[in-house]
Amino acid sequence: MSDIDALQRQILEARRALIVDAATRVFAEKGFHRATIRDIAHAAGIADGTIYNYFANKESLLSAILDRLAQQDTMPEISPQNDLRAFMAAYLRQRIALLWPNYEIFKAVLPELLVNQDLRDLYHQQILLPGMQQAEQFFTAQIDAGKLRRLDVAIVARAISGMLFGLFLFEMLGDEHLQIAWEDAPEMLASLLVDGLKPEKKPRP
Amino acid sequence: MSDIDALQRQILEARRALIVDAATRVFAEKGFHRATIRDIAHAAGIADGTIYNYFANKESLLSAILDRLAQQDTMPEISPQNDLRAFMAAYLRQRIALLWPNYEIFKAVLPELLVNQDLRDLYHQQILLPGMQQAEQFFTAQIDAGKLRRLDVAIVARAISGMLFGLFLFEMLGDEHLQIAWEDAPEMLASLLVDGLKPEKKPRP
Amino acid sequence: MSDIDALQRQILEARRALIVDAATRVFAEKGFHRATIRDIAHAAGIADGTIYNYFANKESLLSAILDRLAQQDTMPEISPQNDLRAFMAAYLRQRIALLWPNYEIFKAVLPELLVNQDLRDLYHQQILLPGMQQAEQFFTAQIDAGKLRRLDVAIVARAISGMLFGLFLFEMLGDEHLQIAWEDAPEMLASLLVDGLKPEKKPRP
Amino acid sequence: MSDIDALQRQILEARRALIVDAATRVFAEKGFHRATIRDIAHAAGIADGTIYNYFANKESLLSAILDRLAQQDTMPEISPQNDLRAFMAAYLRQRIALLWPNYEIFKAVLPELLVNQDLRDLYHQQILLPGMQQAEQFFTAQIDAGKLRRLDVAIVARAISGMLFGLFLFEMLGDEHLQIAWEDAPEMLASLLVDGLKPEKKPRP
DNA sequence: AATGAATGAGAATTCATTCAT
DNA sequence: TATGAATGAATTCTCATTCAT
Repeated sequence: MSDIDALQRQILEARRALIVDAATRVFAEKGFHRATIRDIAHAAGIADGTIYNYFANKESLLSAILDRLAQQDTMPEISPQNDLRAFMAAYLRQRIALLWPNYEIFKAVLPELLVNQDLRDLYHQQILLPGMQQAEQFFTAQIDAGKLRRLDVAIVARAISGMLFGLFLFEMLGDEHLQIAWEDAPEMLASLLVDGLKPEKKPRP
Repeated sequence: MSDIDALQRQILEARRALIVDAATRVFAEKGFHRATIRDIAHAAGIADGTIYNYFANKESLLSAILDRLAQQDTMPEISPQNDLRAFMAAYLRQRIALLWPNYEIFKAVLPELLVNQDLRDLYHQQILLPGMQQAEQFFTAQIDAGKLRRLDVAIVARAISGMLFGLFLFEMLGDEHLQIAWEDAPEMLASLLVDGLKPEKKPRP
Repeated sequence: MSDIDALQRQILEARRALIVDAATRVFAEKGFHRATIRDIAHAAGIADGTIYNYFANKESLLSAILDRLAQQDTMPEISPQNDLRAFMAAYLRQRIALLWPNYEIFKAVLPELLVNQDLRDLYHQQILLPGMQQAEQFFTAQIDAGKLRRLDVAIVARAISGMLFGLFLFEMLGDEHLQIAWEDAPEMLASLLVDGLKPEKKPRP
Repeated sequence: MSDIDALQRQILEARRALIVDAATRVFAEKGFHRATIRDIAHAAGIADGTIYNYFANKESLLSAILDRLAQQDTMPEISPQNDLRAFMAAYLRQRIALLWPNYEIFKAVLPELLVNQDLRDLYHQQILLPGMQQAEQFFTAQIDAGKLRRLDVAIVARAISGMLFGLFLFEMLGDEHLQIAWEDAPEMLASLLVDGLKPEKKPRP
């Protein structure tokens, strides 16, 4: 009996995931408001009404998308390296690797986040804050290890994360320059972040 | 006669501006779709139908908001300074000064930008690209003057602009840390951008 | 003074006529409901509000058009002729000559006539009935003169008038056949009406 | 399974017909533009929105009404008769029998036909032209059989059809005379059409 | 649990009419 | 008297949600 229940539960879980997939795609394409329940049901290959067996309403589809994002967005381990620049590049590459596959999700969720307080709190508590705290701890450890300059880690964490997010936004908005250079971005940004903009000191003759 | 006409035109122009003001506020608060024409009319203190004497439809209200943004978003002159860090701080402070007062406008427009191709093209052509080109020229000049390291200016421009935009977005999303530290941000970010994250070399004894 | 008043009145009368002209054209083209007061004002080269100095509302524009029709639609004299067929052809030609120039007016007014009781009564009293009575008298006189067969004149009058009206309607509805043959129609119809459809008797050898 | 589907389809078909019925009635009474979707929904005993599950928009309700008309408007067979007058009376009676039950439909559709090009084309192609061609063939056959005088069948067909239509229109416009005599009309009109208006030759003594 | 037709509240938009200038 | 901007009632249509099957 419990086997059947478990199987049953898995099937339901799978269908739920199917709906969230479809919702993510449709929201990303049309935006939350222009996307209709019918659109999503079509995309999921089910009937309109079925969605309401899995979700209370249209809005809770967004929450489900956010939840899924929260599950994925955990800072990965980076093996410590001696070279700060290589290390930072690896860090950025991982952040990008995290952001990129969720491109659609962000596109789907961001607009509503700006407007919907409940959703915003959810995002803030479940994703933004944990991510930032992780990053802050990470940078603090680096500073303590003498590998980073002593700076306000809260701001630094947000500045770096924000830089990626901002670039990501330009991409979303259709800026062509980034579509090309994205692959090389981590190294360049690492170089920028580690060494700064100032010209290199020339060695004395 | 022409005096009266001119006066009349000014009155109409003022009312038009009034409507754009109201639309900006309401869009920022509720988002484009949740904001109704009635909301905007109420906020502007006029009748629903009056809006359609000034704008073809709800969407063209957004375009008008974007147009206004485009008029304001011109890079100001920065008096050249010897100290690179102070210079960059001034630069950032000006970018922020440009972004901040338009906080509501961005909040109103951004969500639709992500979803509406026409609007996105408009934004891209009228605001993003000009701004970036201005910044690129600026950085190129700095490099030529030997004040900046030789880096891909397109990426650098986008990275810095994106960093501000990303921080701005965190702010919008309700991150408390930034609400406090915003005033000191330019110096800190300038320091980060100019000197980089790497620890300062200790002078040899 | 009375000269000035008279002049003034003539100017007003002329402008009134101008508006009715415009309304006729616009109603004919777009139909009563799709035509807007603004359309008519544009067509008349005046401001929207001015129309209301001459007409109580949109509907009374239709009444004015009908009134004008009533003034024109009087049965002309037909010089009696010996040949019945030629006579009937002349009669039909005159009815057609009356209908054709008012093509636009009919097109403008007919749809509303079918739906608007007040307008229908107006039309019935001022145009249809007088015209029919005139025709009935006319046919009665012809019968008394032995020129027509003894038939129910009410029906005959309506049948003939209706035939023209029906052909006219086909024309309005875009039937191509009639657009060509209209010029020759009176003779043919006269022949049909006078001699009937039955084959001619062949004279005995 | 397919039984249930078929049943379901029949129910939907019936409801669709219900809506077309209601629309016909309401359009006939108020005219296309004054009739609101709400009116029609009320008349059909359903909710406003339900109409849009069956029809794309208000206009396509008209098309559906026209379609229905097109299905009904086929010329019936008339058993050949020796007496031309009786034959024509039978023909007219059948045309009338076709027109009368669709009185409401015509009243509903005619006004828009005059104004709406798309609808007019639809009517022209699906109803007017087929009907006329059928009539033309019919008359041509009669002529070939020596039963009719040699006349332009295109015009004759339109003249007779138009006569009925014109009389029909007078009826719609509220002419009382016809409301009474309609029953006897076929014989009288047949007599008029077959023998013409000219007085009968008196047999010589 | 799945379906999809029915529902009706709500939104954008139109436009006849009014009225201050 | 002419104007044309302002008005807001009315209309079409959409779509999230419900619920009988």
